[in-house]
Amino acid sequence: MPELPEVETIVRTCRPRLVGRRIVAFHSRWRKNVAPTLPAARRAIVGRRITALTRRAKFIVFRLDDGGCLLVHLRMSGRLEWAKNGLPEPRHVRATWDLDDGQRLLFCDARKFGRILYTRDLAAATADLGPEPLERGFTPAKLGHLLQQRRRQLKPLLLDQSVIAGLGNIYTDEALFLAGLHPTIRSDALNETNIRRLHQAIRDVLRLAIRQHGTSLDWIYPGGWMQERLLVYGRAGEPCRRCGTPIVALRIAQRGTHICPRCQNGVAQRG
DNA sequence: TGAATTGTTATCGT
DNA sequence: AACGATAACAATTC
Repeated sequence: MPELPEVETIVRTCRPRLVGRRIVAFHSRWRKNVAPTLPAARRAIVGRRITALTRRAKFIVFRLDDGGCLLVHLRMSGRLEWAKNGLPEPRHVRATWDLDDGQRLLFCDARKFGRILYTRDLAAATADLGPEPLERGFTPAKLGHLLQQRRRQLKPLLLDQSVIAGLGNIYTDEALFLAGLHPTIRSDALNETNIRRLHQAIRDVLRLAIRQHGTSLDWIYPGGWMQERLLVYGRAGEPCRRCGTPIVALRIAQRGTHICPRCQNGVAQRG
């Protein structure tokens, strides 16, 4: 559930408390989700200093002072929290990091789908991720190329992390609405105007969501207020904010999908 | 109780 | 063979 804006928010929030700190202990109560293995990861990171905290796609990247990297993927229900003195531990703690200043970082994950991965080679570990949609190199021409290379339905293609990195179900639905495009349009059917609009829509919705610190979703992700600004996601039956037509819920590629049937009427767009 | 939830990967079909 | 669609899976909440 945490997508690019939520992960970016977490990274920005945790960065000042993590960068410069040394890891003095690492434990996991769910060794299955630690790669390559829990003992190997512990050996590699304990004693190392964190030199930077960054994001790649939906991965949180701890850069360490010996060149190694620890990647954390939250998947559906993962969270990072700080242990608080005197308070009971939160539920579903799966892993913990103790730092040299006494802080303890917790990885909580009700559904245990999250992953922790140690690697010495960040480039190799992230080799099959597509471009970052907010980086300079992500131009309309680049997006057009990615779309026209394939003949897939638009929504599954946008969700594919090897095509574009960081979009999930919420922001894909929002971007398609903003661009006025139906999620099942074939990717190679878009004209230049469609592509330009989709490019703008993806960047606009991600930047807005980051400004809002992400979308708070029941017990999964707290803290953001983008849910107030969503135009289609989770609004089935409610009136489209643009035209008043009730938002419709569909199932596309096994994913809950939300559209305005009037505003997202296919390829032929005015302008 | 079972439906819903999502990113990734394995598998099936064209 | 390569690609795209689909199924399966992880495990929990409500």
